[in-house]
Amino acid sequence: MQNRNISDIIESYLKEILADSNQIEIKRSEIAEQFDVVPSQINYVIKTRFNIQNGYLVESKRGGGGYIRIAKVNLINNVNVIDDLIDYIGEDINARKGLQIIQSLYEDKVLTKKEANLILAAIDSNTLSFADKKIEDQVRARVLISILNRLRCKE
Amino acid sequence: MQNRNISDIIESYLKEILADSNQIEIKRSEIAEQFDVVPSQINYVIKTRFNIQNGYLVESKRGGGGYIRIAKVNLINNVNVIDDLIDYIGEDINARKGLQIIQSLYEDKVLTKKEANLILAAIDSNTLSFADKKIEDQVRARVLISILNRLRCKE
DNA sequence: ATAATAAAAGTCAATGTTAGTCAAATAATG
DNA sequence: CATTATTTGACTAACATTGACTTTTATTAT
Repeated sequence: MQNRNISDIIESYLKEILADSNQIEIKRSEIAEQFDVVPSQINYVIKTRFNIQNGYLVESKRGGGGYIRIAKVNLINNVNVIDDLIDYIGEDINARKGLQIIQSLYEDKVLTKKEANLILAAIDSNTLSFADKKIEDQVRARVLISILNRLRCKE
Repeated sequence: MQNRNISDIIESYLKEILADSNQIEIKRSEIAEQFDVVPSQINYVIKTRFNIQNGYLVESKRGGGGYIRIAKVNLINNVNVIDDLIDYIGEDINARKGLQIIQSLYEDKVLTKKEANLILAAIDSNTLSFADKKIEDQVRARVLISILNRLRCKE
């Protein structure tokens, strides 16, 4: 455990709390002050160590009474499938291939029929039509990847 | 959940009352005094938390015996509300308002938690970020409208 | 009835309080 | 040395609070 920089220390501090209560709410400025770092370093720690790949969901609110909430979520068993699909999608994907992905997730019972239909409504080519088809495919890729990442956590 | 701001507290106070009787009538000045805020803060709370996208209708009357009436509308047995929501969305909608819509659909059991989360992933501002924020809000509007229209048809 | 006054609620802009972004500087690693 | 990770801070965006001013409605006085 040598060689620990301040980001690592903040990370383990937060994870220690999360071990008890699987959700915490922090004030960015308080944590920053506690560890004597600039507030934006907290964002760095969260971005690099508390993302969905690691099984954490993060929400926040600005303004008076603002907070950052970090929740530990359980990941589904076959995370690899999700990773593979995200790799397959890459930077852009057309409507036909997008449909195939959702269809196969439905067949594998990862999605219900209604869930699949809602997603299809979102990534449909009428919905996402742009002047530039390249852009359309890029947006579809981002939407699909975001949805797939959400599918990592079981309810 | 600690250290919330006063607007959140007023919000939950009103929602608590609304849980019993699905309509309430308040005197702005009374509520303001009760929570020791300026009266216009009540307008702020209503504007940000009790809009149609949250599933609430608000009426009011000024002058002596004036009041603000807040009514909860149930989205599940009110197809017209879908139309209202689509009108409300219009050409573009920002992420916060989009989230409110999905949240109220979840609260009214039109969507399951998983369905709501998948949609939120799709319309999240990170997912739909463009160079031009105007475009982002337009795409979000198209996606949401497409999903709402899909919700019209019973499974 | 009409006008004046009082009693509500509405609007809006200024200010305050948070968190987010981004890129430059620095440190660590291979 | 090159690359990646961390640290820092200036700037931005979002949300909340406040108060002066406006509008609407009801009541009272003439």
